[in-house]
Amino acid sequence: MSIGFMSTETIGEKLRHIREEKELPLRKVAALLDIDVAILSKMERGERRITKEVVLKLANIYDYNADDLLVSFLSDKILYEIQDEDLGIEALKVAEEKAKYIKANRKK
Amino acid sequence: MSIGFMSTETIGEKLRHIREEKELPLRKVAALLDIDVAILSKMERGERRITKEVVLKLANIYDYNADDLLVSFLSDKILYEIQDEDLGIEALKVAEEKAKYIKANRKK
DNA sequence: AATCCTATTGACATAATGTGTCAAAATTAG
DNA sequence: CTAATTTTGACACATTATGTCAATAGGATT
Repeated sequence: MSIGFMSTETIGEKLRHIREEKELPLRKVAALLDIDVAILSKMERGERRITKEVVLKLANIYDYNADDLLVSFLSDKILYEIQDEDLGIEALKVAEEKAKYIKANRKK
Repeated sequence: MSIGFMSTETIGEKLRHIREEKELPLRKVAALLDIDVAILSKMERGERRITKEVVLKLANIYDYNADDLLVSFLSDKILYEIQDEDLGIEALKVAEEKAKYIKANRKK
């Protein structure tokens, strides 16, 4: 078992926490990303979609594990698709089986 | 283990197979759904998005297990989000953990 | 081939959604 | 209070989704 808590925070919340940890203002990070401060603010609060590119750039800016952020980013997108669905967990299991099957047979 | 094959068919392919099994023409099913034949054709071939509502209506029309179709529908949407992603399966596992956590704590 | 039924394709207009930009308002820090 | 930071909302624009329709293609039958 991991020593950390189960993370239920969204990718946006996670990015905000990391940024606050580094004590970087939105203003500076937005400038580094070359996007408007308003957009970054909304991304952190889940009001605007975050792109994979932004996630990777932020991993660099924050010197944070990119894979960790990407998994958080992707799982967010996945959860969005099954929100409020009773069959969500069942669908996730099926999706995982399919994904494994596809991965195993993708190699030529 | 199940006696069936691992199903890698999409919800569209599945719906088409069911329809062919019932020997119903697109024309008739589209009429029952009150949508254009062209759209249903495209839905079965993955060229147009299928909605949850259509899936449920088709479960009725075909007298087919609705949950089974819904799981297929949802897992398709999930897989679409992680297509080509190396971290896809990892993200699915994290999403499942989160979904379970949310479900367990959702009850008031 | 000609006819009929079915299915596919593409073009089009329109609707819905996403995106960047900006400025004003609100919040927080010094 | 003042200044910096963040949030909010409005707007124009781009991108994407959707429904409608007609032309095309495919298959079977005669």
